[in-house]
Amino acid sequence: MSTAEETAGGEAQPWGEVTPDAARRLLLAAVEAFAERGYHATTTRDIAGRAGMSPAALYIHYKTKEELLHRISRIGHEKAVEILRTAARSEGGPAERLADAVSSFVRWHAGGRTTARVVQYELDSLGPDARAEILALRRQVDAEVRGIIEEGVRSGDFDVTDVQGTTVAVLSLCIDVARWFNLDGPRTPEQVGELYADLVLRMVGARRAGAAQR
Amino acid sequence: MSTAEETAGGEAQPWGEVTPDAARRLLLAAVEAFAERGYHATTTRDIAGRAGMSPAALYIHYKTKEELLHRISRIGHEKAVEILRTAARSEGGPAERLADAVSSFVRWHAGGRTTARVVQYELDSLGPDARAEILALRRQVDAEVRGIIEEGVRSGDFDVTDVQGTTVAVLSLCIDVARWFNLDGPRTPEQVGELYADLVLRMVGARRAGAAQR
DNA sequence: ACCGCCACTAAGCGCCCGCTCACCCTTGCC
DNA sequence: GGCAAGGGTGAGCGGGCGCTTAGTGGCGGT
Repeated sequence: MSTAEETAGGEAQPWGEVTPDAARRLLLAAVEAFAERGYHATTTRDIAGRAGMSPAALYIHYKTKEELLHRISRIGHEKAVEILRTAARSEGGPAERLADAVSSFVRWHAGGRTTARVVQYELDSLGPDARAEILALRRQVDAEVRGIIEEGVRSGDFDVTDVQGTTVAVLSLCIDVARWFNLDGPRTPEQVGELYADLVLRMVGARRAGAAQR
Repeated sequence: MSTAEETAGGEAQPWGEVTPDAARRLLLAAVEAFAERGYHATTTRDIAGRAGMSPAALYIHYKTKEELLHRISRIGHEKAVEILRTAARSEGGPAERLADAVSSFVRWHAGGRTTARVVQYELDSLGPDARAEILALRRQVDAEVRGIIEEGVRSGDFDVTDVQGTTVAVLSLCIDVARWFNLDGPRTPEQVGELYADLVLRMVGARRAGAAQR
């Protein structure tokens, strides 16, 4: 009876907050269509059709096609910030928290690949104002990961010379999962999350905790 | 007088092989436009305009807009395979060759970001036949990197449990450079190449050569 | 001088896009 | 039952899209 959290496909559903039911169905249809064909190649008729409505129905709930992308992008980025913030603020040393951040962030990109693709790769399709808003959220994402790495360096747990460069690389690695991951492939999102957490700990030269090398 | 190799911007120009001069100018204009706005958001009028021609001129040299993307994608992927093959077949141990492969691959993605963006991110805009052809080239790219890592594991230079997973991660890291790298940013392509080579050597647990960990 | 050749253009065809508008059902309140 | 509200539809608008076609201008060969 409470808000559903998962579909059978394993895709997370943070769309409970989208309030009129028809608006949510349209948004979900837009996510699917944008992920499959890209924003510019998707027609409003396609979105409405997937939601089982006429083309005009879209404009009752959204002013333009771009507003759909904007809403999707903002909700997705807020979720991303939340995931990383939770990991960053959890208990344990820098290594545990970095591993936690990477594995949960990767699980989100792999399991919710449809959503993550739109969120991470359609940013340039937004207008200047909307893009500026989203970029502010991205800076928060960067800051969370950089914070963990900085702390690990200070405490001596990590051995990193270029903190900002390593932060970019870690985030890049996680984000790009949305591009190549395939739900029908040989790995589960959990497995990729574990593998990537291990790889990232190696990248920062973590001295203990979960490194499990050799 | 010989074929130019670089522009002022530092963008490599492997387009010397595109033979009629007008066809090359159109292809270059298409690369720019596709990279800036994406394939579907780019109009044939825009491409022709950038090349200083009328919209119809495009169809003298290319059958369709998609043929432009196909040609760009194939030439770019062939260049990518060549870069990795050269590094993989060079002298030195697995660590040197892997570092060489990563740094040159990253340099290509960063310096030729315009081209690399189109090559790496517009694959889905191709039709089934063209996409299949490009995917074959991608498998060669994967095989080159996997080969180096396998050899390093066999020789004991690397400590990697999941060779295929690590290969995917290494390539993913390099490819995603084309998404975030900015020529006006604080790093040169060479610096990113060096940083990434170091990070990748850490990922594979390289025991010597270039690791330079404190 | 003449012509054939062909890269290139001006104009435009047919199509489908994002989006709008006039209208139609239900639903809930009195 | 009357009626306002609002989610939904069918038809269609203006426009820009990919691409075509008839014609043009300049150049090389004889």
